[in-house]
Amino acid sequence: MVGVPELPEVEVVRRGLERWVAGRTVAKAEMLHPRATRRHLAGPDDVVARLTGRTLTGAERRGKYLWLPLEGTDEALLGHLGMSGQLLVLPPEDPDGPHLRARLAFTDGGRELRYVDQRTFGGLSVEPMGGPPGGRVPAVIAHIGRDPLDPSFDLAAFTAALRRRQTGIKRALLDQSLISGIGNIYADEALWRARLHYARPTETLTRPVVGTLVAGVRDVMESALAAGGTSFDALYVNVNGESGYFDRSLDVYGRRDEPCRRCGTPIRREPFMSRSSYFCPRCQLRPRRGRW
DNA sequence: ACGTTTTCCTGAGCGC
DNA sequence: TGCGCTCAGGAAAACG
Repeated sequence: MVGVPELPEVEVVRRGLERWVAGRTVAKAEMLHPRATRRHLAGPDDVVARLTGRTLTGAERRGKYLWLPLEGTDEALLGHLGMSGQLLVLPPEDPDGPHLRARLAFTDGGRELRYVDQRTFGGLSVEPMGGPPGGRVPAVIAHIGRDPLDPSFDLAAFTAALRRRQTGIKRALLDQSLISGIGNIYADEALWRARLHYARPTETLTRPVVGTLVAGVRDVMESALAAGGTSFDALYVNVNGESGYFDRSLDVYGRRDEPCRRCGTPIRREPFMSRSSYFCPRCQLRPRRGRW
């Protein structure tokens, strides 16, 4: 299975971009696949025009979105890795691999930034900045909620919004406007930790339970970051979303029929939202009408 | 208006 | 060997 870039991997990519790309000036930009710039409505040529000659001032992230502000403008190069995207920092003489979707060369003649994406669910665009002071993000992602690693994540506000929803907890965890950066894997892991069934109605969740749930997400993400992030150094020049350094130690995801690490009951897999949900049928009791 | 379903994409794995 | 089918899922458009 291809390693889907999860939030910890995206954070490592952000750090790599900050280290290897920030402060450099674009000499030449190439957008090589129309799907990779489909979110930029003015088209790939406009992306090239807005990038050429611009200096990238930093690397920021919200959830799984990354952006590089463009000096002297109120715009940023926005990227999302989707399912299979990679940002690679490579010497110009390195051969183009398959699935190369975009390339930025810099005026210093050093390593290029390449966007590689087999399935092209991800992509790049140049976007105007927006949002409130202290929460400036590209305007098109203003609806994306803070992620669990964001110091400004507001647990009380998240809890209130969650309890107003009329849906199941896993749907809510995957809704990027409520809380961002949680994909199918970490949703299942966090629910297992909190002993919650994926279909548990959000309105039945108490504040302490939501607190435990969010703490669980944060723990899983931080331990992944601690394991993968430490391997990132000067030798690890590939700013790479599918990093093999992330040996995620998963408790439920992908463990169908294997024993629950708490109670030994075989883990169950069920279809959910055209995906899979993995859970322990004993630790994570299915909600019932009238009394969950 | 809001919750749910569909859609985009390609390679791996599998049965025949 | 090779064909056709299923599966993997982030996020938003489309739908009801």
